[in-house]
Amino acid sequence: MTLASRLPDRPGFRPLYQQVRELLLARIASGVWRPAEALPSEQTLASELGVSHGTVRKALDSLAADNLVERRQGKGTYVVEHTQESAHFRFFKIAYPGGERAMPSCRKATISERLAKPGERQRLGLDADARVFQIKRDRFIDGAVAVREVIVISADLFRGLDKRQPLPNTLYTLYQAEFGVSIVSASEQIESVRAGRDDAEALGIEAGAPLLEINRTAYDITGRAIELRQSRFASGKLVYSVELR
Amino acid sequence: MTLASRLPDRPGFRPLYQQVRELLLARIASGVWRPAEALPSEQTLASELGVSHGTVRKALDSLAADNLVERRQGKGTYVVEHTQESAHFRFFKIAYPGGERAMPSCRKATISERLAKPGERQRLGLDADARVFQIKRDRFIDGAVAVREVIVISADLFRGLDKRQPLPNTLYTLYQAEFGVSIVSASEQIESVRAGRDDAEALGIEAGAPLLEINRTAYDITGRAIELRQSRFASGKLVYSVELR
DNA sequence: GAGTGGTCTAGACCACGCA
DNA sequence: GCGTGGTCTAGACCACTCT
Repeated sequence: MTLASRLPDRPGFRPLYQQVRELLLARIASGVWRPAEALPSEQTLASELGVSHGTVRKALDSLAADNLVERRQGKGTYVVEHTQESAHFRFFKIAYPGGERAMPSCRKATISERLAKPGERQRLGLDADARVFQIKRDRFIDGAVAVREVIVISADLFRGLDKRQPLPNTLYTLYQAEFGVSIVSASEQIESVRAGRDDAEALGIEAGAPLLEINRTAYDITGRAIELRQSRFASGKLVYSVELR
Repeated sequence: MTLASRLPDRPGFRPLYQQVRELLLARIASGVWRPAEALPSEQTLASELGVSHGTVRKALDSLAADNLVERRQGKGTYVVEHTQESAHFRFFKIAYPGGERAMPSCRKATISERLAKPGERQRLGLDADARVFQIKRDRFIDGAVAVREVIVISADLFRGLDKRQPLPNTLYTLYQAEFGVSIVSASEQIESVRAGRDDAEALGIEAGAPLLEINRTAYDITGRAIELRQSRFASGKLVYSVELR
């Protein structure tokens, strides 16, 4: 088997269940099991890897805690799949002041391809002459533009995406289904800015009004930065809502 | 023992380890073990409760995952204590644009007592004639006012707090040490507002400039709302920074 | 009924902190 | 060296899902 001896040989000792976790994670990341597919049963994995039921279980529990697999009693353990709802619930923190999550629709998006700017190259870990797709779109709530987004992704990683109009409401389902890229975490920085002429006109507010601006970096299963996204919206009807634990 | 039979008797079956968890949680909440104190060892708890080592362990792991206890290998399991650093790291999401967490100091605070407003009563679950303390304070970074806070708490729950000047930088250590109230989670809603005359003057910016306004509700170990806190700061030097998983 | 994940047990041994 | 939490095992039985 590919696991280190179960006899702890310090230094460099790592628990067996962590080794199992990483082995399974690598298989998921490399596409051995695709999103929505079932992994082998705990018993099968245990005997294949030569470890006990409990050890495999602990590894799978840890992957489930990180939202990488999903367990269904009586059925099996599945690689997580991004649905419209799950991606929205996990990463979209814009809500009505009462607390209810907003659910915007999306009509038109414009995609352009260009050289990556230095800051984008740095944040996305791209080469000097790398190209990116830039997606601009307005998202609607109750028939009016509510959120304006600018999204930047590697053109190399998402080759052909610019020919796939119309785009789905939640891009992460597309990234996963068509390009094998699963977004599993993100970092957001929020600031307060004045609306420019363009934003003000699109959002139906006066120029100079305060806007919330969210700058997100989204990461895949391996921790690689995949997407930069800037979202802007007017406070009042909507707020950014988050739980701290 | 106080636990339900370990023989599952559906309906109403609840796993043993959850029952153990709730029993331990109730003891912590009622002060049987105080913050920073050690719980009995896993082995002791197991024999006292008449369950196995593994079951107690699963209950303690779950409490540790919720930041209610802290495990230290070789030493024991401790009720979490809010230190300046831990409370700050968990609940203070204001950072420099680079990502480094800001660490403001606090000079003067003013405390007043008054009747709770209807919205406050509702959010804090208070009676009709309940009174609250309102704390206003400015927090400093690099010698200048950076964040303005208005905090509202039940005067009944924190009786005598108004006579305890000066207040510590992180109030949650005071709530816990002097009033037995442990803040374990919070909900924040962020919006973008224009600076009023007063805020503009205090923050050294022009009136009407965009500010980030954070409205927090903080909860204790039993899920009861304890504190309302509004924080305002100017974007530019500082951002609100959060990780999504 | 067969197969899956979920719970629970009992016991062995390891890593860590401290006296 | 002792007591603590951390890992790992083997096996039993329960709960859920599908056929």
